[in-house]
Amino acid sequence: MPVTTNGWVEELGAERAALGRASTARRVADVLRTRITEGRLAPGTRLSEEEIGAALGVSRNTLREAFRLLAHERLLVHEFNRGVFVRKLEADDVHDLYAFRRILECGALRHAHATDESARGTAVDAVRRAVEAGESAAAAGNWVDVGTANMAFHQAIALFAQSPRVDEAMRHVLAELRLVFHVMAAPQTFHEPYLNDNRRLLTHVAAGEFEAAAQSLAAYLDAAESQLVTVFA
Amino acid sequence: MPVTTNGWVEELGAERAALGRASTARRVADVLRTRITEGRLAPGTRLSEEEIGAALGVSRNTLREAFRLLAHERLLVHEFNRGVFVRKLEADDVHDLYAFRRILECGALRHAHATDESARGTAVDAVRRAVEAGESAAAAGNWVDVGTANMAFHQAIALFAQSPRVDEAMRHVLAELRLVFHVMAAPQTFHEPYLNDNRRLLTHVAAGEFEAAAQSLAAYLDAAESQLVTVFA
DNA sequence: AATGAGGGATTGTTGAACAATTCGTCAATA
DNA sequence: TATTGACGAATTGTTCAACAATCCCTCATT
Repeated sequence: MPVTTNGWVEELGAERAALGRASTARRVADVLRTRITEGRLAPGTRLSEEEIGAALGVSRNTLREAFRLLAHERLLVHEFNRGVFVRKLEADDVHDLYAFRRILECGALRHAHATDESARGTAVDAVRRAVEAGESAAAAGNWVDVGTANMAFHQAIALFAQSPRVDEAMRHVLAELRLVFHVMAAPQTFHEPYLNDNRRLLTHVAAGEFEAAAQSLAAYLDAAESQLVTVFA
Repeated sequence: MPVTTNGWVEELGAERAALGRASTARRVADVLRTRITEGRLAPGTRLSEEEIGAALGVSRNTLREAFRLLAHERLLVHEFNRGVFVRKLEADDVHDLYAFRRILECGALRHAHATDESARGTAVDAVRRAVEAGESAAAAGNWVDVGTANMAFHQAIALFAQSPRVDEAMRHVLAELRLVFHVMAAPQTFHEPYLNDNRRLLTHVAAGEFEAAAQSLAAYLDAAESQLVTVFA
């Protein structure tokens, strides 16, 4: 065995993704994604291939590839021979998104008793960090950060499932929900009333009371959903 | 109101998908998908753009688009500057797939008490049909049909969630799992021992005992997972 | 008001071309 | 012998230009 492998080489595997070059299509998708999730691209807007391709300096083919990526994340809808549009959510979509969230998040919490101790600890830590970040942002009146902290909170809840697929599904769901937040009347303060619920859930999961946490979260999501569907009334 | 709308026009909406033309990329993806899920394309195989494009008579660009579709379904993996390969599942993948299934299927069952009666009825019917199809296929010794009936069974379980997203996630998970079935020693009879479990679950959901069904299904999935990971030992 | 025929604009798809990268081969070196 | 480095073939990444197919708006007709 050569002397070069002293054990630290294996750790490099974790950094593989860092140096992974991104395709142009992926980078294009990134800039469009942030524009969409930040609400700077109104739902229903049609995205012209020629126009955007020229603006970003990429060919139509590459741009179409980026469109496919975002369509798969349901941030764009692709209508054959008509073009791609920024996703516009209906009341049914919100209902389904919350149904999915209930299954994912409550399922993660109910699985928590079976996750190994170290992973459970990191999940609890992530939840705690999100709660504290939300509270301090609210104290500073920074409502945008309150929103992102709330997103981080629910993403942290999903960690209890200890499943990459649950993680990804959760990420996609939250990105989709952003499309609704921006069409609300007062998106700035939407998340603020849930800070108390988040804190309460934190005490539950920190104490290992996962079933109670799951039931509390289910009611929580019901309330949020019914508050959200009023946008479409 | 014009006399042309006698009510039957609304029913046409259901057939919209039938006449929906499919892009060539989607059709190419379809033919590749069946080849993969039927096990006629060994995991790890590299799919050459030029070769396959010539064989199917489509340009490289459209073929690449089809590759992206299948990569999103995790049936192919796309390595930058290296090409696309038929997905090869590891033991971790199987573990995660079953973790995801536990959350989806048990979550669907636990939601069943809240689904409206008509949807619950159709779900129970779908479960029953799958169970009976599996049993008659086993009686005829047709193991391939036993496998598809088992897939249909779990897809029917997902119906209790009454959520399109759960449906789609379930469909993707089952398609992925087919990649494992084909590398097993005896894939023909893998599903046969679960016929009794399916029948028992049917009696549970038919009687409205959803919590019992969920717990039974969890144990069921645990057993299947541990049986499946032995393939990688 | 409903129908039908242009016509412009946009998407769907192709083919070719070039740049960038991977991978195998082989010689040079210690 | 094992390692290094350079070379070259093959493949992918990306662009460009072109054409077919389709949508959608306009306008004339009835």
